[in-house]
Amino acid sequence: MQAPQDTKPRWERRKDARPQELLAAALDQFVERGYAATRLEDVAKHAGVSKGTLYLYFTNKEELFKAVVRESIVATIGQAEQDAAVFEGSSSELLRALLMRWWDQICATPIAGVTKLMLAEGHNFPELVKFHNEEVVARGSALITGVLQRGIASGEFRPVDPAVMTQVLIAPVMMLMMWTRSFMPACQMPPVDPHVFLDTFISTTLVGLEAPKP
Amino acid sequence: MQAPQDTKPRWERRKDARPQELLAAALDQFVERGYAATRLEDVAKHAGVSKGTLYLYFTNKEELFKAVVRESIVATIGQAEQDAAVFEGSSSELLRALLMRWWDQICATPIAGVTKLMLAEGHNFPELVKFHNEEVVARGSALITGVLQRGIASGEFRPVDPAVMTQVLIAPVMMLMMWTRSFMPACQMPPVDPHVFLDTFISTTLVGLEAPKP
Amino acid sequence: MQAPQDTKPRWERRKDARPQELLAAALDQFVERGYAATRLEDVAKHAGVSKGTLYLYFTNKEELFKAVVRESIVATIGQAEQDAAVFEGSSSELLRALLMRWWDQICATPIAGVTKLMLAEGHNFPELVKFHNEEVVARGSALITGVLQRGIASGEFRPVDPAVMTQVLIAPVMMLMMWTRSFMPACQMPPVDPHVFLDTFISTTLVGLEAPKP
Amino acid sequence: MQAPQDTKPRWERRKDARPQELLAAALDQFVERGYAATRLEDVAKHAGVSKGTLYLYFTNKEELFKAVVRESIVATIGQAEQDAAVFEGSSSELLRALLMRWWDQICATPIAGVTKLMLAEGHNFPELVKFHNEEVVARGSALITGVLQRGIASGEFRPVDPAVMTQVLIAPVMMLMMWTRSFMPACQMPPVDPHVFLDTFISTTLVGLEAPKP
DNA sequence: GATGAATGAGAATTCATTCAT
DNA sequence: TATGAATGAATTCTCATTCAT
Repeated sequence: MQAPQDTKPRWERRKDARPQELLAAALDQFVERGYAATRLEDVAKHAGVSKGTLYLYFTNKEELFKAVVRESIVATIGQAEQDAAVFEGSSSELLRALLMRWWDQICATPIAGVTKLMLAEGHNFPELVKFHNEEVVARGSALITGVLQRGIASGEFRPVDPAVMTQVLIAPVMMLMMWTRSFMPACQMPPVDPHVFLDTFISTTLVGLEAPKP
Repeated sequence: MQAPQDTKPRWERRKDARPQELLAAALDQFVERGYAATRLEDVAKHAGVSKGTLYLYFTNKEELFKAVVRESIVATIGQAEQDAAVFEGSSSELLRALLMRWWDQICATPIAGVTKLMLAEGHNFPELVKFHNEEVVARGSALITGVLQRGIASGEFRPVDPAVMTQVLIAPVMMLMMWTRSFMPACQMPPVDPHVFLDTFISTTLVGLEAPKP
Repeated sequence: MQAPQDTKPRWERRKDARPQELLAAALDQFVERGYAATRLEDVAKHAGVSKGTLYLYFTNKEELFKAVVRESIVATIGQAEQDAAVFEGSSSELLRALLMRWWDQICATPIAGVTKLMLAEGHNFPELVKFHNEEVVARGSALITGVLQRGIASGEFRPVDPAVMTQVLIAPVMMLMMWTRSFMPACQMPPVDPHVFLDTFISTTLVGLEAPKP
Repeated sequence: MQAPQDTKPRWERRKDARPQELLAAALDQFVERGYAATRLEDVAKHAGVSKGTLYLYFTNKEELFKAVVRESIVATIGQAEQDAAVFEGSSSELLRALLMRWWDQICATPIAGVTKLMLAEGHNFPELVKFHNEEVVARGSALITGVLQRGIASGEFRPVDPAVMTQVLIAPVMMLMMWTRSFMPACQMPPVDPHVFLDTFISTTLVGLEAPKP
């Protein structure tokens, strides 16, 4: 109806987009079934190509998996860092904004599935876990730790250990991602709305973090 | 013809004869490698028996997996309920005690791996997820929800939504289990001591839960 | 409809346009790796063309192989016959000249590899073996048998069976080709210089052939 | 009819013999089709077992191939050395006996096929070529060289270079093996009887070797 | 009960061949 | 003519499952 390039034959039209299509299909399958249980034939089918085509772009299953993880990670990281750099409100507000935005931007994004993959399959791909830790966990943690330090320095927060508190703040968000990817599709667990969960968690924690009024 | 226990479901029928070693070895392998990547030959080797022997006790790989999960779950859940029933201190103290004991009794044990299995493999075993939710998540949640309700009723806690707050309280402990099982062996992440993490998390949250002094 | 040369067999019809580079590259690969292990992509790469181009000149892998063999064979055999026809010296000298020239003209050339191919792969290509026997083995043998018959008739040689003695004379030269193509690249075997080998072999055999002095 | 152990089930009866049966079937197929063109399923079928059984005994195709070569070589070598050690006749007679016996014992034996394999596939298995050279070619050559040296020392033979003459003596026998394995099944080439060929070759060469009567 | 040799369905991978450009 | 992306049949290899002892 609309664009003339849609009349190009499938073969040509997709040439450039192929790798991305393959990676997207592969990510879906890996997240849904796990690494070992994912059949390359299914990945190919979901990408609308034949088995052999996968091997034109990726050496083998393991390399495809690594590419999926790396690609998803690289494509996402960086955004949050930019957001944090320009923020001007109080530390509490920044913390809330960061966690909320993290959720919104990551759950709408394949990287949420990558987190599940890393937790579920990490044992068999230590290099990937290392990469994921450095590129995602460490950078995300640094962001939050920085806000905590700023809030403590300004007297807005109690003098907690920023490193530990960073973990405490990250854990529920990650868990929410896992729940969303794992239990909810199967069993409606947890049955709460993600935003309600996050709001309750953040509000409670921020109260707990608040420096006592003298 | 013979014994009335023959009418029990298969996985339970053989319970008496079923060596715990098989289940322990299977749990180890499933947690370490994931369901699909676990080879029954390895399970047998780790249990010190032959491959064929596994089939004397379990119909097939899937039933073995289910037995592992069920067995671990059933063995754990009753204890916490008893503990909670007889506790007499404040709701805050009970909450702290419950979460700490949960950690100590589950993470000191290979059973914690079941949580990882459920999150990682749940998609392929919906019945197990359902079972796990009913026998573990629901009962554990009810315990915590009860304490919250008691604290709110007594004016010790703010009037939060007990169901949501229950999730908020559970998530960090589960995440800690995942981290311990997944990232730490590979990459020393998170580098904090579990008890410090839990103490920080619980203390902060309890302050946040505390009803404001009038 | 068009040209009478369309009635020629396919492998010959395209002879004019068929780049010798394709055949040369294919010969190299077939000799080095064997028929089955040779990948058409490698042949194409060595010839500096794309995979598809091969199919413009050869129906399929098997036809390419046959063309390689036929082309090499046809290019070689006529020369020796001409040489022999005009020779004027003694039978001994002719024999030595023929064998030496065979060696020099064939072993200095990749065409020698065809012999290896025939011995190694002949089982799977009986028509080719037949062709090779008729066009190379039979004609070459006839040449040598003729010289033997002439020498026996003139009293220069003992009255041996010319057919058998022909085989005896051919075998070491073929073996030398095989050694050169197979063992020497891998393992320096045999460590003797080809010309020394041939000279020793021919000299010894000619003494053995010599009619006893009365 | 005869032995009671024939009533044992196939499964048990063959347990010990399995590896040898597999190696024999594999040798047949490798010699007939070449390494790359041999399908393991065919090897299995010829051995009367299933595909999977091969992998109980050999890690993969390459290891099976290597085992075939090594086994055949080891099983054969040594016999000729014993024969030579006890021989007492003239050097000419010993030489004739060695070559004839070599032919008779090797052509009745799978090692003849191994020679073809080494010549045809050696390029892709350099370690095997090295092994074959050391265990078969070198030891066989040493045997013949020794006889030549003895004959030269005793004045029975002309003072030829023993190393080169050894190659000259070996080549026709190897070629005969190749012919027998490659061309004869397909095309009756060479059409001479092996013993006539050998006799003609040996007789002629021995005359050529003979020291001239003074 | 226990064993482990054997099986064969299933998954990964390769590569000759096609075909739209 | 020439290209090279795409295909899918064929092959290697794995591993859950069986079964004779």
